[in-house]
Amino acid sequence: MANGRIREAINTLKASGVRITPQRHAILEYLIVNMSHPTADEIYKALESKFPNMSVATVYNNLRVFKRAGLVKELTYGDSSSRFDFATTDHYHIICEACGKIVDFTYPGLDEVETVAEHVTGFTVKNHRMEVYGTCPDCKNNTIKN
Amino acid sequence: MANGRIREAINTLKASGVRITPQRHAILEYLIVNMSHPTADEIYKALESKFPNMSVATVYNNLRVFKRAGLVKELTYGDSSSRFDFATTDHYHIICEACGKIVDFTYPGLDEVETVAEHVTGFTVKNHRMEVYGTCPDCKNNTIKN
DNA sequence: TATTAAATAATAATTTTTATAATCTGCTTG
DNA sequence: CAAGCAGATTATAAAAATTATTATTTAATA
Repeated sequence: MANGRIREAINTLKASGVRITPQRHAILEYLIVNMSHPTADEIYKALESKFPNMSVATVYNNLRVFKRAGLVKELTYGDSSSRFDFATTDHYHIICEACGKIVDFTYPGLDEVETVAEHVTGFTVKNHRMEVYGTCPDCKNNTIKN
Repeated sequence: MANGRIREAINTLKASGVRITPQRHAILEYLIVNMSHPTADEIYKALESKFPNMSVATVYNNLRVFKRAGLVKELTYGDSSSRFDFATTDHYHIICEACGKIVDFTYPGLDEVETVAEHVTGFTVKNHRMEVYGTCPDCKNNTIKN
């Protein structure tokens, strides 16, 4: 359940000397409970009622903190704004080019790519990112679409 | 050599009814000759001398045109601005998290990922994107770095 | 509970990208 | 090879996202 995840995440933060503020708790909770891939602004809007005077900068700052702690991944596409994904289990994303929908899927063992890349380039590899693009079932039906 | 590539790209554009303007020619040439991953602004600055009154909007517009024609791919990272890569042969990118350097490397056959994703999600897949993150040899040496 | 370093809020500023409208030009047709 | 038109470019302006700044507040520690 979500509570465990939240507690776990908070411990990770505490361990690296990050203070737990109500705002941080709320942002983490939002990410974990909703299991979505929100933009910073979506998070801000969602928490506006609980924190009437929270600042957008706070959302950005904390997402950056979470990202540095490895709790959150930033997803950037060609469009306007970044999206943020709570880094639970390893999974990849498939994105509909028509409507922008993001669906998670799992795929095992792309670690070999990292190994190969290390050998070929001399880099020390930390992680990788992979996304698949296409058209979702809904948009395939709605043929009357751009 | 680069000339062939440019001519080829221009034919692709003509075939899909896109006009060849001097600006478009120059942007294509820049992408192909430099084999880099420039931002729109870098392209703009590089061509400023040849086209003293070119507009940044032109660069953006044309990159979008090229992208739609499949000649160019947009690379977006967490940082500020998109980068654009002339789509030659299939290759992936490894990015240094310390200095931002982008190095190309080839890796065969990730088509299976697309197939799996199609089956699992019901999407129709068009293509995929994959990047590896780490530290480049230069930055590994310069330990005195953020 | 007092202290202090870190976090927040409230702007402001920057930066990237897109929209608009007037002017210009590549390309096709006659 | 000249004319005409659809599409392209310029020059702004506007929008949108993100970062910087600074005064105020607060979480965690002793």
